[in-house]
Amino acid sequence: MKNSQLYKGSLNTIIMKLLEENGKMYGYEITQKVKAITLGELQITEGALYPALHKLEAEGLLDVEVEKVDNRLRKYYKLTESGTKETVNRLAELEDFIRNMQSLVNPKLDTI
Amino acid sequence: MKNSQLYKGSLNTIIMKLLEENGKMYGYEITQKVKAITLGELQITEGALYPALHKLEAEGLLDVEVEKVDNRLRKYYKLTESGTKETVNRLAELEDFIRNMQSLVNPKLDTI
DNA sequence: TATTATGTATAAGAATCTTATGTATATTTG
DNA sequence: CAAATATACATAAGATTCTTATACATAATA
Repeated sequence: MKNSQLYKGSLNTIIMKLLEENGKMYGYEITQKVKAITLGELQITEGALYPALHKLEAEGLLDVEVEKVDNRLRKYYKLTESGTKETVNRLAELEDFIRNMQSLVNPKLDTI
Repeated sequence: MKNSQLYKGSLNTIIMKLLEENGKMYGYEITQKVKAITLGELQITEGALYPALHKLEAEGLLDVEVEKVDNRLRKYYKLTESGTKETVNRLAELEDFIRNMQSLVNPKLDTI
């Protein structure tokens, strides 16, 4: 599946939630985790992921820590204190978003 | 509330769903309907709405019909046959999207 | 009389993404 | 053993979608 336009804008929230849940992750690991959780439906491209990670780091929401594993580079990201706080807001925004979208496309759900 | 980035990419689906449900609507009416349904949380701006409507029309998904009411112009939009078919796909995509996002942010929901 | 509501429209710039490309090592497959 | 795939990072060009600002016009309200 080509990712639908709907996913646009959701990457930051996805990254932050996964980091909140898993403590620390590196880029490639995030792509694989998302792919697994969504049963292959959402595939995060490197062209979207790495700039997003760099921006979150620049905003002070993520810290990075480089490790070398099997002679290959890994950049582990984790939430900063500020990032952890912001994640709460982002997840609340996501819940509101989902609720609003469901109201829009399924207006009679509350009568069931 | 400023609309969060999460809504980016969802406007076309919202428009098509509302038209499917209401038969025909004009731009301003769409903004008010969305505002009402989401209790003021989602406010569609004209800068986003009108280009979106024009593009959907250009793609053959919407038809337009101009009316003059109270000496003011209204452009009523409705789904074409092609648009009606495409709406089914868009709504399915939205459902997949919401399901995937819920899997990502609430991975243990299925164990409750 | 001025503001708000109704109604449409576009242009400049921001944000987020896709697609393509680049570099490098490890592992698996033919 | 050679080629392909997997692992791991990165950036640049261009597409898409949006925000913000501006523009025009009529009707209703303060």
